[in-house]
Amino acid sequence: MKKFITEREKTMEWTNSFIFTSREPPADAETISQKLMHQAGMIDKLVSGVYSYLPLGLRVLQKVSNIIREEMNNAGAVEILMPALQPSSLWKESKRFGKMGKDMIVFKDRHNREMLLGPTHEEVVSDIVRKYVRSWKNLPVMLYQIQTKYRDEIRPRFGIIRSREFLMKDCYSFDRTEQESEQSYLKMRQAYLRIFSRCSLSVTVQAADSGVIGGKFSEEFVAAGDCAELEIGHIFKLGTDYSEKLHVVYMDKDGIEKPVVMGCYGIGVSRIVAAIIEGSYDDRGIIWPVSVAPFHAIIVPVNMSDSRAVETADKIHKELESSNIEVLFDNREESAGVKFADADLIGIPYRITLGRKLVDGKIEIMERKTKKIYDVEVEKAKEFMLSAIKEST
RNA sequence: CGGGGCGUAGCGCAGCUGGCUUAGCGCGCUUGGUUUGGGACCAAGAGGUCCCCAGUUCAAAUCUGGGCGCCCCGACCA
Repeated sequence: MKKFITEREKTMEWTNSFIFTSREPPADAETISQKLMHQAGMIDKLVSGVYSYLPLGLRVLQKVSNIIREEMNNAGAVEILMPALQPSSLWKESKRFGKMGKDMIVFKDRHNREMLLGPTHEEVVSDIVRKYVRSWKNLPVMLYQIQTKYRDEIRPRFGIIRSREFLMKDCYSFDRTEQESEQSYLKMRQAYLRIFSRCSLSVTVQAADSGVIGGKFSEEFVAAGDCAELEIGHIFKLGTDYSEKLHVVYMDKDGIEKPVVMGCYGIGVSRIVAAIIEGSYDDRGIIWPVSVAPFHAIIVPVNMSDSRAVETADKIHKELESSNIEVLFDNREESAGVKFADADLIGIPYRITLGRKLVDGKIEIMERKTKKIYDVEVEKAKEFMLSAIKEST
């Protein structure tokens, strides 16, 4: 599997990567992230509030997911994957059925059993934990997943920012005492701040209304940016509300059965992607931070009929990839202007141009963010890129 | 759910004020040629149930009714 992926990386050429940019944004796009994601060929709208991720968009989504995964694992959480399909009976047990109103997609299966597409997973994760956790020795535990959620929003809007189907990381903590739960909460809070910082997002944390999720206390993480009210993360202290209703209990040292103290912690993964764009773009397009960019560098031979330039580009391409630098080779037979404009639009942090300076054995490396141009000797391309990437992460 | 707007080629749009019959424009796409450092040029081409259904009429993209879809504003929400 790994080998397969590696082989594919080595042939990352524009013409076989299913990348389609467009000159104009779709007429129905309003917010900047929505426009740019469409123009850059990252996403494709199927119906209102439902999107496909195309290769460029998926790569970013995976980068963000991996950052989240690393930080969750570091905080001691364990990854699982729960089903989107859930029986309504569980929600009746927790007394939440109906509370979400029409936001929840409910339907009958062929046996006339009432099912739903999960808007969140407190019920399911509680059901798992109550089946396996028996003793105080099994606690504390934190379980998380990165999974698709369904909420039939009254009005989906801002593209990926409020959609009806979206990718979310949800984590749930199970502790013996309030104090222990407080520790889990703070650990998650720290992990969240690290995640957003690694995504180059500046966020503010504010006390919030717990809404339908309930619980005693919650805070939300709001991204700074042009698009007002972006809530990209929300953490809750749930207390024993769910565990009492769903009978999630453990046998304590003193031989008394006690309800587990819960917490839940959500991040809108797809929403983070949009939030990053909202906070980082210019009139040419997206400006990805290196940590989540779909590629670190894009190689642009100005003239594809210049065989020497193409050969050199190919050489640099392979050399960089052998050092785990992710490179997209723009091998299209397009004019320089088109390639430059597209490179700027899709926001790759570094553009390596092979053109007129090649006669002096030099290539040009442009930093997307600052537009600074460096003339670099062909042999030093790898060295330059390695240090550039290191500096910016 | 209330208010507003929109639906014509892959994308962006014009045409709709009562009809002009071969439905256009820009971009993109195909082929050939000339170009090659910031969205190149010339030539030839392909591509359309004008959202759907019904009605009015000699005649409907255009008028009428109904439906579907999409976007924006508001209340609501991770």
